[in-house]
Amino acid sequence: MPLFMSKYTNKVDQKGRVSVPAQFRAALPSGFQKSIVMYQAVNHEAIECCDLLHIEKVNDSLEGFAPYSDEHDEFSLALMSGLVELSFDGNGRIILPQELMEFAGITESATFAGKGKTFQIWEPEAFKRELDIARTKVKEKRDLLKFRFEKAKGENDDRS
Amino acid sequence: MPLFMSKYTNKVDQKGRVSVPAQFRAALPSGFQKSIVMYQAVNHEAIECCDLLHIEKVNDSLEGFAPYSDEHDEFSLALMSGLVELSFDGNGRIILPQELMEFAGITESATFAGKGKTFQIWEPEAFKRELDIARTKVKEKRDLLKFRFEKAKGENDDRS
DNA sequence: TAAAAACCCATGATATTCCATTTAGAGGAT
DNA sequence: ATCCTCTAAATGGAATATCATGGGTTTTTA
Repeated sequence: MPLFMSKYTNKVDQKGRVSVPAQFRAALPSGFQKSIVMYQAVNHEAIECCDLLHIEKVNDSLEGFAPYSDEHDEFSLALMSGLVELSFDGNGRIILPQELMEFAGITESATFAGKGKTFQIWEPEAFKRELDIARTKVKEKRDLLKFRFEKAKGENDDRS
Repeated sequence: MPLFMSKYTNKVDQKGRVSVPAQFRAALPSGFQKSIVMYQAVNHEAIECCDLLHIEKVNDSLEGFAPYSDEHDEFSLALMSGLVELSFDGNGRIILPQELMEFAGITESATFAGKGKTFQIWEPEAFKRELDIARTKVKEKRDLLKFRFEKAKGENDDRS
């Protein structure tokens, strides 16, 4: 299972083009390497990105609601209508939509930050600030992760 | 399960290349011997290293949080964006990222120190100092260690 | 028919690969 | 034990490939 990790800061040119880090493109599932999907992050002023396969899985999970229920309606509309699919040019670049650039405050450069199954695009200075905050919170809540990690380890024992 | 143990000091050349000790490469889990993952150690000015399988387990444990929760957001960003995956060249070397070299104060040589399931990379002199401190602390706390060891033995005996 | 998007190629910087040499360690023979 | 040999590991440098970036040209489409 390939994961998005590390962070990279690339330039945004006058046409709004940015290179998506080659490592991130390589981490896209096979058959889904032509494009990525992005939307406004829920908790921050950043762009959240993932692959199309991931979106299909999210959509599948909506099937848990009854087809014409209010929940199905609300979730599917809220989640799916905000998505933008962007395909790469021959050099692995995308053109950031104006609306999302403004939402994230991105102007001439952008930081790509790996989050595992997804990644985010940030205005570089805003990302530094957020990373500090996130690290502090993680130190405070470290025990919470330890518990989950031990649990996950047990569940995965049959893998090796 | 193979463990990382012992310590080795290797040279860092002008390109930032270092040989990862052959014993450490051999200790990587099968199917995960192409690369290692590293990040800033939490408690010291050193580089912490592990294999990709270990990271996948950590990421799996993050999936236990609700996808759009604050916890999932903070943990995945703080943990995953700080990782760097480095693959070996044909001779078992990696290129240390500038940022991590500076963080650990590494210039022309690096000490690889086994820690069991992970290992660390240190500036050699800094490692000697830390090792002295760690040994002193172990002397002070050796009763504690013995207690835990006896306890662990007892628990294992019950199972088998 | 402009503006935007897709496509194409050039370039410098960086990373990867390859090959040659040196060093170190294990084992064997004297 | 001392020396020798063989093999594997570590090191150094150069050739090669990849990536990010900039610019231009063609094709959509509104």
